[in-house]
Amino acid sequence: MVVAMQSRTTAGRAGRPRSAAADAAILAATRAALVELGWSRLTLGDVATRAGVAKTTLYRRWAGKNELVVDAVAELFDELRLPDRGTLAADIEGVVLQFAAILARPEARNGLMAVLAESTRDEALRERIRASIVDRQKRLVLAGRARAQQRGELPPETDPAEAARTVDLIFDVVAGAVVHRELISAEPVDEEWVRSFTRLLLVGLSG
Amino acid sequence: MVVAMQSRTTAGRAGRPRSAAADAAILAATRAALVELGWSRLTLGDVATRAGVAKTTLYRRWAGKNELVVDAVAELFDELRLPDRGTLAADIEGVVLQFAAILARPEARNGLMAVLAESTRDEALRERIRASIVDRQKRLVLAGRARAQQRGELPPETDPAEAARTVDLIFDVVAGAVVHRELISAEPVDEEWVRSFTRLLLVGLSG
Amino acid sequence: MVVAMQSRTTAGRAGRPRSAAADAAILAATRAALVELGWSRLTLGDVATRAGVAKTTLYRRWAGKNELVVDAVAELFDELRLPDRGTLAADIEGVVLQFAAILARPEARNGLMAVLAESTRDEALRERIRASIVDRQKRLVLAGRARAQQRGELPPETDPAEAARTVDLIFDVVAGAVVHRELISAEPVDEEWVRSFTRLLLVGLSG
Amino acid sequence: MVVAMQSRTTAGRAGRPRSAAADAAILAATRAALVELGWSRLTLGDVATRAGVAKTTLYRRWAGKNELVVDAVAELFDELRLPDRGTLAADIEGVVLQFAAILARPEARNGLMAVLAESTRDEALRERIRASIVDRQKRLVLAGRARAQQRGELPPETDPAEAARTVDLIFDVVAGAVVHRELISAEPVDEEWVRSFTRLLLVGLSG
DNA sequence: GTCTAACCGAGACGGTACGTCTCGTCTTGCA
DNA sequence: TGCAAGACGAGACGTACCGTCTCGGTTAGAC
Repeated sequence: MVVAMQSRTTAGRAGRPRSAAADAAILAATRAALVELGWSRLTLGDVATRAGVAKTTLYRRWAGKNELVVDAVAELFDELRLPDRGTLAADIEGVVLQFAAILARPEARNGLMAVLAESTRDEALRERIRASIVDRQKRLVLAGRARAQQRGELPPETDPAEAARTVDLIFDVVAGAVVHRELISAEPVDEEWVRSFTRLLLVGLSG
Repeated sequence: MVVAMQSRTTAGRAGRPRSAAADAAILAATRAALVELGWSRLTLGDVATRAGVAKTTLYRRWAGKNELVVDAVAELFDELRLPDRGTLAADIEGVVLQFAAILARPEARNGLMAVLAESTRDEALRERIRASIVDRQKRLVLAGRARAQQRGELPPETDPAEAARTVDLIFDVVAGAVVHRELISAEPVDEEWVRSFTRLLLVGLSG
Repeated sequence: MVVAMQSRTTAGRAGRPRSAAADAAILAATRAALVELGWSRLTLGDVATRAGVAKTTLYRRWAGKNELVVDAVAELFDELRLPDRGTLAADIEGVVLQFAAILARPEARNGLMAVLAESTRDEALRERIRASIVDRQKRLVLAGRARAQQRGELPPETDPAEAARTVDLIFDVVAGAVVHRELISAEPVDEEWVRSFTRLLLVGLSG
Repeated sequence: MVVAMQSRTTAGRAGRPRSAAADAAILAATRAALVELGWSRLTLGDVATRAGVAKTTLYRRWAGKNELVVDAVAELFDELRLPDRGTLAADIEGVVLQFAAILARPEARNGLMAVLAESTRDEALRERIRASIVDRQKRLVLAGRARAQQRGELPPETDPAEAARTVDLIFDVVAGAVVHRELISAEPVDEEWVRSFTRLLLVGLSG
């Protein structure tokens, strides 16, 4: 994703013909640096160089390393889709496998875990992460439940507050278990494990 | 505690022996610095100063910041005990609440998350974390199951391989969910949540 | 003065130019530190602090302590002037006394002797010293001879190679004797000694 | 050789006596390290290792690097002998060439220049150098004059004070010129140069 | 033939300075 | 006027030696 030096020809004037391209180049360079170096070795000067951009330009747009990495990682998780595989269990298995696949990419695991770690001391950063990454994916839980209700696999909810609590619980259990399995236990999130986990989850929820 | 760099057991004869007090002072200083500064602002020079120790002494015993923080944090999790509250559900609730209480301490959350983030690029570090922190706590799952079997709440396992897989699954689900709830969702792990979660887990396992 | 690391003449276009004031401040701070601390206790960090400059700025311009001290000391010897006292003997006495006066300054003696000592193992450093300090002062011998020839005190040279060898011999004898007297024997280079030495030199050369 | 720290005469009664072999090994190791590393890179720990001795042993006998190097170098100059070549001029040429030969050895030039440089800030060190190295060689000037007087080349001195001043002057001129030629100008002290220099000296002294 | 004091090696200790690296800011000159 | 280039003050990095201080283990002379 090399950008740098061509937009000059088309744009006649001074101003900011590069500005739009620079954003994409910087985020791509950030992900590339995460892959090669990890978070702690990643430097903003290096990202600027990779992006063909001056450090000044980078600091004009992001307050620091954390904010930059959050934006660079957030784009990755928007790829998640809820497949229609016919049953709730199959839908869950599909989305869990997708999630695991993204977490298997070094730019995702390095970047995500690092900013989560930083966020334990930085409330604003935690909010940014929740807004940009975490809460945005609760759409998948909601969509899955709606589809299961249409299929008649789940009854319509009666108590909205209880339903919201259940969404949160599911989200913590699913995301937490996959992250723990993959990043901490460092065991594969393969089809067998996903089947066991999904059975536990669905049986547990039916109780 | 996990021994710092190499054992040098009692056999290391010649020369002045390493100060045992220094180890404890350094680990305590590390935890204090984690509370005040977090992981990324923590510097080894500062830790050494707090511990009343020379920087060289610190580097003689730990290879770097990550290894030091792992040892400093590992001690915290050894406080976990499996209470005997009469039923399996109550036992689980008790240990989950203890786990959440440790994770609520800044030195634990900052330190643990940071080294987990670093470990995504450092296989040796991940092994160190597993050996010092994670796997060491599987003892709680094993003890809980044994006690429940004594009480007759759970049947004795028949297939050992299947039993081991179940232990791992439980561990990923429990630790993952609590960590996600507390550190990522930033919602309280209170008695109500713990009750909901424990019900989900036990019902799920009974399926 | 000798340019620090590389010319970077005016052609070095892009980027913020190096501060000219910093160079002067650093060299002055170096001399001050030589006076207070001597060469072996002088640290580049301390020089940077005295100069109100970051250590990096200093390392950007000089490769190390030796090169810095050479430049700092070289400026001192450019103060030497050949006075016109009417006779060759008086001219020599005048310039020897000036030379001795400079060597009496701690920043000159400390700095000069130390870099000379270092230069015994570092050919590049020796060349730098010769170019910056030693050979540059041979101008005094040449000027003195020319003036004496104008006055008729010395005949015009006939063999240029022989004349060059004589310049070198004079230079080694004068500079060597003064340095040895002042820095090694630690005896004063006063008017009486200078008169004795000049007589020896001039009589010796007439032979 | 000069005794290391203080005499500890023979009166030091009880306890194990110091190893005499260690002294010799340390001084030899010091010279070897001077050859390989020069003064500034020479470390006492390395000298101790080379000598097969503990650092403690070394510090028990010398106060520091400077004192150690002075002793190590002093031994080298005691090799100087005044040859009897028949005439004063030939005697001087012989001893100057010997002196130049010693100064050509790296351990001598490195060590000597470095401690001289250090001595510009350390009066005690300068005295130690004068006592151990410099003044000890004035014996050569005295012996040369005595022999020349015996031969009738020089008249017996009449004024003892004047004679002493002349010895000092000669010593400064000879040692200074040779050191400057060899170590600063970095030109060879060969027979031709020595002849020119000796003529200058003897003619100058006859005036 | 023990004592016993001073020696010895090894190596850890609290320090200091090293030279490098990255930070985030601040000039410059070019277009 | 916006941007690349890059110098700037600041400060942590991990390493190398410093000179001191335990350690356990030899010596050799005095008793």
